[in-house]
Amino acid sequence: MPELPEVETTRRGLAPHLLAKTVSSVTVRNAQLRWPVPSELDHVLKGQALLDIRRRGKYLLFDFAEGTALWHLGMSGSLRIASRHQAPGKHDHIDWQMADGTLLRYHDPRRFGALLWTTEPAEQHLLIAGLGPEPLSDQFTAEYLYQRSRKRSQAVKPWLMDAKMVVGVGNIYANEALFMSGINPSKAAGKLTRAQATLLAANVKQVLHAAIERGGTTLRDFVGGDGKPGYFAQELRVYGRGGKPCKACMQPLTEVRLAQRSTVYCPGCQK
DNA sequence: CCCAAGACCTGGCGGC
DNA sequence: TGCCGCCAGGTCTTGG
Repeated sequence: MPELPEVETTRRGLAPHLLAKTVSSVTVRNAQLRWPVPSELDHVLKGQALLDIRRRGKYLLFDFAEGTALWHLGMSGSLRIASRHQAPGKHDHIDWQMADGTLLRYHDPRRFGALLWTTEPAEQHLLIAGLGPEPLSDQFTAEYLYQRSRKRSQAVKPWLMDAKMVVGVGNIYANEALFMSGINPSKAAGKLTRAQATLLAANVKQVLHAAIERGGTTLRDFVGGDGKPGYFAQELRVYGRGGKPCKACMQPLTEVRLAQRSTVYCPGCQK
């Protein structure tokens, strides 16, 4: 479900409801996510105040005095503030009950998400330490993208989606950024010209920024932490539009599979 | 080291 | 209406 804009939208939606509040109980109805949810979580979090909610790539980091809960939403996960009186649904696997009555509820039909606990600094956790730079930070520059792409024979689209290169760019925004840059998704990353690398870095930033401003992309049932859908779907130029006319040249968009992911591009506009 | 494919899991959709 | 195959916002793991 979520790429960086949807995770960031979730973070911003949840923060005002949860910051500085104390956890009174954690209920895990189904611990079988990508990795088992630690059984000690209720014991560990009970009575602790939530100090901050940060994001690193597509991970949400819930900081407490004694450690950090790492939460990844996988493909179909969502976090929202729910009513205490609302009975949990079939795929509502986890609740955090806060002492003031606020309820945080995790919903994830496919269970590719993860909730883990670490007492080391989150940046040092195995899943976080090897991540590439944040795309919206000053670390992610045209020069960085260009240098990293040298000698890479991999198609630029799956390369762009590799979190070791840059975090947060998933299938939707990879398709969009490549269209905006006029780059064919199958082109070898190492064959990017300097000018193309410059365009691509700028467009990755632009599309992610614009999507965050719209509250993310709602395709099926994504809602941010405040329960509102995202409005970026209406601005997608290629994702989900295979066979439909290119918005720039009216030629039909081509759909192919690259690294087992649906890839849509305009053969006229993207070289 | 690099890259492609497989794996995890449920539900919705189109086609017959 | 029912069944079947395919597809879906991610990413760790395996194998060539």
